[in-house]
Amino acid sequence: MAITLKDVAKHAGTSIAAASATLNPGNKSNTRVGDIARHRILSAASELGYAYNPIAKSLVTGKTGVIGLMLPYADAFVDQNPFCATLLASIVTSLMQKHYNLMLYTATSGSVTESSKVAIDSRVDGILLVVPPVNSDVFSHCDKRSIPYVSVIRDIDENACSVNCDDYTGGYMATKHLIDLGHRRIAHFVGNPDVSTTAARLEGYRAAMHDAGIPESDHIEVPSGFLREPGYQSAMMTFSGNPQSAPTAVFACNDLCAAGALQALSELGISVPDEVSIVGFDDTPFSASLQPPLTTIRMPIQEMGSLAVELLVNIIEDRQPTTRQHCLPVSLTLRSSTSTSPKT
Amino acid sequence: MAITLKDVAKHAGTSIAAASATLNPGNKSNTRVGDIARHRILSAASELGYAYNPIAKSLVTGKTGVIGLMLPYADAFVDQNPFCATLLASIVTSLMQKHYNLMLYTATSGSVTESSKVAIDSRVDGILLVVPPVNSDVFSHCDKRSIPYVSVIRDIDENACSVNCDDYTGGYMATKHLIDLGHRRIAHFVGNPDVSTTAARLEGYRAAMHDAGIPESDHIEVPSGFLREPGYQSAMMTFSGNPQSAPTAVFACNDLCAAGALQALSELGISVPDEVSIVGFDDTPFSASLQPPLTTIRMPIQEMGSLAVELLVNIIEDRQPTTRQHCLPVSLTLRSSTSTSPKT
DNA sequence: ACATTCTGATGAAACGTTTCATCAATTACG
DNA sequence: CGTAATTGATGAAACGTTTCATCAGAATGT
Repeated sequence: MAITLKDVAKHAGTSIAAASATLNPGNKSNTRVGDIARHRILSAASELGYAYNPIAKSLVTGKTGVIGLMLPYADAFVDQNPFCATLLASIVTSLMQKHYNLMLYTATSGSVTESSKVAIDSRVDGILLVVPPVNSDVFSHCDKRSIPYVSVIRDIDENACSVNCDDYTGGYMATKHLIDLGHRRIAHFVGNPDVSTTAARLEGYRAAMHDAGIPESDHIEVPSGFLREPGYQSAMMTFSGNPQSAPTAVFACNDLCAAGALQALSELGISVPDEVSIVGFDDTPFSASLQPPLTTIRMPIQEMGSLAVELLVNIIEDRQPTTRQHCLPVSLTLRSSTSTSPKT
Repeated sequence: MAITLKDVAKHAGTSIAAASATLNPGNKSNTRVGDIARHRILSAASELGYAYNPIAKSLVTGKTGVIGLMLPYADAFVDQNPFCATLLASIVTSLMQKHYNLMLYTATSGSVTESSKVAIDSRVDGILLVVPPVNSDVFSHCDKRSIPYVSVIRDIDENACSVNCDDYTGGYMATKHLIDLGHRRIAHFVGNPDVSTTAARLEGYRAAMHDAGIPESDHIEVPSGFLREPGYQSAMMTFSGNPQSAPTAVFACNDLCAAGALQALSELGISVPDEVSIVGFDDTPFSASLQPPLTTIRMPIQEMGSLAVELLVNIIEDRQPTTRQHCLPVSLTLRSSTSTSPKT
């Protein structure tokens, strides 16, 4: 049915090897082909409508030109967290520039490890693991198959490559910003406990509070989560009580959580930023659409995506990166959800 | 290096064919293998750490178990439009249930056709085209390679499979809703002209206006777009003039556009919904986070994704679908961005 | 003029599966 | 009991590339 190299070679009156060397990208063979032959092959190919078969190539070279991207939780993470879309866009764009294709894997809650193995077994050249709540099983599986991986937003062991942002400093900056505005009763809506990010941002919060001389007893750490709903719930819990003792500011674990909080406050008739200031974390495109536009810590999502791709491709192509653990800087994006404390 | 079927067979003292039939999923051969042999093969495989090679299988079967998803515009569409994330999540989830993998392709503006060909040439079993501003070139390319495709949110010709939602009725419902609230001066922020969706929603708007007896001269059609920025611009243009003649309601081409409009109105000090009502279109998770939460037309994005997958997989597996053109119903989601016209 | 290198070219062996055709031995059937 | 069907099993031919080893002849160097 399909036209193969053999057909082209026969039609051009040359050998298959010559046709292969002429038509196919990146041939490493020592096969040389002269001008006359080249032209005959080229025209034979276009005449017959030759379609190159990457599968066959992969079989012999052992490379697929595909990298796998493991995103957890299609339901919640991909669907609802704009951070994910931004990262994905950055990754797919970077990959295409480097002429790699992207295979996307997701797991619905629970089966992350299982799904990862599916990904690994489908013969990708490398794997990008994003915020993976995977156990070390997955990594040893990768190692066994000798598939290189880079993890994004998660520390693995010393040997693994990873790309993170400076969550600790981000948490510190967010909290410090609120302190500088005169706030003292500052709540932190803490993210999901299974992600390393959560601990780092929390540590930043604690350090900033500590450095400002606010005693630990006045820290307000509210268990929350990275989605809108937990942010809403936490805000409802925190602000529906006595307004005298309620915090005057919130550092939410991310923008989505902040969005939920924003809505809760609006429903409670509490004005942001006049009565309560809010800082988020992520700075995805939608954060500017919130009312009021959200002051937040900007994660360099684009850069993280392209750096992760860069690292992974380097490893795949046997250029070992000099730095294996990367931590990109964050910055404060000032918008309208924070202002000076009403008590000062 | 890697352990192959041959190794396993030798170690188990059986034939390769037996090992293949035992270890590999969906074998269609008539090769039978008895219990004793099966056990020996199984234990040999786990002992040696056999890793199945899908590439080799693909080469002989001609199937890859991969479908390609073509999303235009990684920069704007994927990054910023939550609709895209929701659809993607739905598609990837549905595909995994059907044991297909997802290869993701995007094009940065302009090279959509080129990127599509890359997708087609990488031997996927089928292609999902989402909102593709592609020319018919792409489809004939698919046909030439006899790769089935389903297009989402775009009408192709009669023969092609497509999944759309009822944009016309959505546009009608949105406008009718505003009319029912007593509005007469209703603007429509029109989407990008290159998408068929745009025309359908616009027609719905016109029909509803017409049915309400509002003369064409009073229609207010503002060229806008599907992103936040054009929504913002259009609102600024529309509402910065004389408030007497300004519309009292807006039907935005989608939620992102509505979000931009919302922000513009907030900056202009115009209250929503007290002074101006706004209806969006899409109803992605983030639409409820807006202030005020957005009244919008709900697209059944999840269902569209899973239906598209269902159709494509059916075609791939030679079960021709009975209905080829699908148009899913939309509905009105009432939130807080609309209220009765201030003039009534 | 002879040895060496270079150029153009080719055949064939991989790559790791699936699956067809074949076969012996066993079981079922009338 | 003879024939037919079933079971368990195997060897080998694909699938469409890449690439190694080889070779003839031309160009180059001494």
